[in-house]
Amino acid sequence: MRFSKAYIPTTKEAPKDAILPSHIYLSRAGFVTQVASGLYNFLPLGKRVMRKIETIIHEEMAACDALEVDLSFVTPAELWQESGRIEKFGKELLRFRDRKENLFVLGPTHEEMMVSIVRNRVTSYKQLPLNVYQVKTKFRDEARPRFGLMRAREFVMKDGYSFHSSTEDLDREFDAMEAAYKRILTRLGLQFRVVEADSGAIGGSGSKELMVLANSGEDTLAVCDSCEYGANIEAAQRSKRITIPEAPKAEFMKFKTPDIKSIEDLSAFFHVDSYYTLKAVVMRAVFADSTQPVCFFIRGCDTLQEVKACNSVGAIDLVEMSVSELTDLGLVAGFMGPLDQDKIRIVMDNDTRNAKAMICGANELDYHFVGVDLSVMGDVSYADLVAVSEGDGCPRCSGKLEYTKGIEVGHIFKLGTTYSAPLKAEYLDENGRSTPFIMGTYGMGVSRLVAAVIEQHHDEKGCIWTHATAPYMVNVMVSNIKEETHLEFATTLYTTLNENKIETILDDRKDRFGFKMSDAELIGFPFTVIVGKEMENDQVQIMVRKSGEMITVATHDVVQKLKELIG
RNA sequence: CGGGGCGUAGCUCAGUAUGGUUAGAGUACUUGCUUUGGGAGCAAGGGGCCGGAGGUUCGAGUCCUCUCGCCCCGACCA
Repeated sequence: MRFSKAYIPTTKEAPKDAILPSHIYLSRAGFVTQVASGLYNFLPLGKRVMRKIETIIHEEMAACDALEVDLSFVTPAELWQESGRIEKFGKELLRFRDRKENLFVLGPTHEEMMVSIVRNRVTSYKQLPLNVYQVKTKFRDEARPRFGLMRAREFVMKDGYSFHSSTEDLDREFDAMEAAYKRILTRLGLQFRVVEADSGAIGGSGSKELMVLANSGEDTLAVCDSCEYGANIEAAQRSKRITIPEAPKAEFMKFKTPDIKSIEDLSAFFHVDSYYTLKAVVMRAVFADSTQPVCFFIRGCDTLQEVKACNSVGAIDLVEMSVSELTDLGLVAGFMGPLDQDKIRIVMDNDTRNAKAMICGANELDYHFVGVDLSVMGDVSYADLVAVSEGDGCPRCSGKLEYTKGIEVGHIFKLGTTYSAPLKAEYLDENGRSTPFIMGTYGMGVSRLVAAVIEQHHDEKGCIWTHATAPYMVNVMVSNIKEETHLEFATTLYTTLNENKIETILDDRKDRFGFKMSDAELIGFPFTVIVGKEMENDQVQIMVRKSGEMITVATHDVVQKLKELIG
């Protein structure tokens, strides 16, 4: 491609609402344009990058014998009613009626459709396993689209679904998909981490997220500094504490603690480490058709992890409650404790089980209990409720956990029979029994990956594409096209490189050197060959985008040198 | 869905408190000349329903009401 014939509208200024590097540079360099909130057009360069990512995905899926399909984007709402997800998805699901007044939805993910295409067609265990996938536009009417391609409403996702006759076979496929996803991200040139994730409302026995590491990531990850362990903060575990502060000595008694409501005040008042205090967090748990206030108790030094708390009571959601609501329930904010407590459902953190020498609220204004032995708690429910902190011990080794930010680009799930059972997608097993498929699902955000590459690979001048994602590997730039010998050499070089299967673009625009250099840097081609002044010495320069290095090379060596650099 | 902000040239934004020539700048675009290794210079041009509708007024980009859109914080997010 020649620049003079291409459509690459670069700009000096970013759209006013672009915050993230990927949004700024993908817009400025002419890869995408915004159409409306959360909707983007892919221009020629953006489309090329996306196709490269898709191609790698297809290759790796083929290596796993996964089968590509293409399901209709508009899907009948009945399937969603059958699975019960039409309510669960809520307003994110864009729905509309056709001319005959039939209800349809735009697919936000395709479990239902995919189940429906194998249902009643795959009828025997002999036809299993099966792994089918597609790369497809999805639509989710996000409450708040943001960050450019990172959280768009319309986006491209690879979604795959596998069907098995045993959990062992699902486990095998799950591991194979994890390995394939790792290969894809490695080939794309991304630094990433596979982390344990919250299985949440969807259930199943396991779920892992593939996270591209970048400061702008929306997810907080806890990763071990010495082993492979990593987990989303929503699911992260920690080892038992090794160093435990010295326990205060006190007999059990009620103590007057005037206006001491916070953990900090309480800890200071008694000169006791907050480890020995009990923090109460009251939230209203929201269920499908009811709500219930719940009090979560954790150690004062810990922080409640809301997703874990939500899962512990099987709720859809937790919402905060006001002090007046607590008062109406007969609770004393600031002085709540688990002892003699029958006004509210309680859940206690695992780490408080049988805890001794604790200080907790006495459920009476201005009074706390000290010297509490929590082993007196009867059949109260315990769960992991706590967010791991930086410095906590790794649950797998002796290392320490630290926080990092990640962009979720893949999520793989062991679904089991979550969809096949309600949708009655069944096969006959060896004993002739009708059994629902055991399923896995494997998603990867393709358009989000375009942004993720830039989040991880950019500088103040613009994009720095990795070799696998670059729209063109080499940019041959003629610094002054009026120099006929320069233009002639550059054109020949451009042709030769393309003949050598090196994707090359020729910058033959009638613009000045500085302008074209800035464009090359903004767009982020891995290599730019500058055909200009050095031609006097039969030389050209190769600018390496990533390092900024300028390599001077003889004109007859340039093809060979580029091949070496590309590797 | 709660709270806040913004809609004026392709893009980034002045102008709106206090209504009053023909609505501006930078950038981008067109033409010509010069320039040609870091987003060039000079000259001449084209480009606007001031988001939309209604109202107040002799007169509205500016004031009032209603709408639509976009963004930010939060809630939400396979």
